[in-house]
Amino acid sequence: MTVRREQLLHAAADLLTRKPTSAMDDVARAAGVSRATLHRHFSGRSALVRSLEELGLQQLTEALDAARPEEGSADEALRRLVEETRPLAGFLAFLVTENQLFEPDAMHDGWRRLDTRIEALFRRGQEEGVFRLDLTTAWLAEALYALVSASAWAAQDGKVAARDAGRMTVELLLGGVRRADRP
Amino acid sequence: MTVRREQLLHAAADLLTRKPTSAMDDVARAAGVSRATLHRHFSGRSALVRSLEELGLQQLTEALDAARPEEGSADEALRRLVEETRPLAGFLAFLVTENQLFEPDAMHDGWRRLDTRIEALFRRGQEEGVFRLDLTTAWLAEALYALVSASAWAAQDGKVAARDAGRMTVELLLGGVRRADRP
DNA sequence: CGCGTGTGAAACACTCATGTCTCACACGCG
DNA sequence: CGCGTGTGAGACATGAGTGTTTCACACGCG
Repeated sequence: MTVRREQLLHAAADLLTRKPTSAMDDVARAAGVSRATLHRHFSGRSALVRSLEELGLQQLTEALDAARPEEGSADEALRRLVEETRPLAGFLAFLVTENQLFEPDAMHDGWRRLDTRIEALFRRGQEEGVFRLDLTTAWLAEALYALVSASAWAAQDGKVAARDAGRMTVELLLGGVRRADRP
Repeated sequence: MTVRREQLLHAAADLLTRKPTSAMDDVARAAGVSRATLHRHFSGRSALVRSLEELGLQQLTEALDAARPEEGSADEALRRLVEETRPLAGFLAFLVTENQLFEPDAMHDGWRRLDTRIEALFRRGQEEGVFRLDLTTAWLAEALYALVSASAWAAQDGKVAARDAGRMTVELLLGGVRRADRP
């Protein structure tokens, strides 16, 4: 019974999303394999995490593709982006935290590419006069990551209903907390 | 030369804010004491982290007091809150991450009290018709933590100028990314 | 059937952070 | 001066997580 590498990756992502401090032993058990088999596919924890980063980047890139950030109004494009990113929110939170804890300098090129595309969406919104000009696109991209991650944690803690998390995220991001209809 | 406990705490906070994975050895060296001395004041790493949590909660509570959340418009109160919280942003990010990684269930009462007061500010804004009603106060509090933390990281990574971080945070939180002057 | 591949279980050594202890030294103070 | 307190340096034991290896077994396939 050949265990596929991708199966292991997804199981690891699931577990580490819920419990980021899990040991390799726990990861193996969660994937339904022995530690030896896990180690045959990933030479160590760092290798596993790096592969998870690849997986996350790939999934995020697909989500970004699916959101078609160049189409329609920037408003709607951002809505679609959050919507597509939502299923990955917990996993994204894990990756962001992991990235924050280690390698403060070396950043994977994939993140840079992703940032570039996301910032392009915000810049388009600014150039089309839909988005504010006094917030840098770099900050907006960071804020997007932060809010999506926070929504995943809030949902996991029961502070926000899971089905509201996406709306809460995108509404805050788009319109802020101030009522638009009152000056 | 009696080393004061508070000195150690502040040194530990400084270091762990920059490098959350630092070992007790590093903390001791950063504080200018030996590991033995550090251990005489804090019986272990968990004790140190718990004390740091206390310190952080105390500082945040002071920041909240200084912001006078009941005074003036909710807008301005939120501005003051972010302003007062800004110096603690990095430390707050550390505490939030630490809390997220461990003890998924047991939450310190201090956080609950803090949450309550912050949510009260948002609720006041809602009742006064200044803030939107379709975002729960629990979510807004989470978003506040997330954005303040994100601003600290972004500043540390050089993605946002340090002197802009506060404004970026509060502007996004208050007004979102959409231009208010265009429908 | 016999073979090779992939796996599980277990044992093992290694690393690292941690917790603990000892001892010598410096300093303040009576 | 002599004493006590607090400290630094270092040695040591411990435990957890990890990396590695061995061996037996189950399965698919020729």
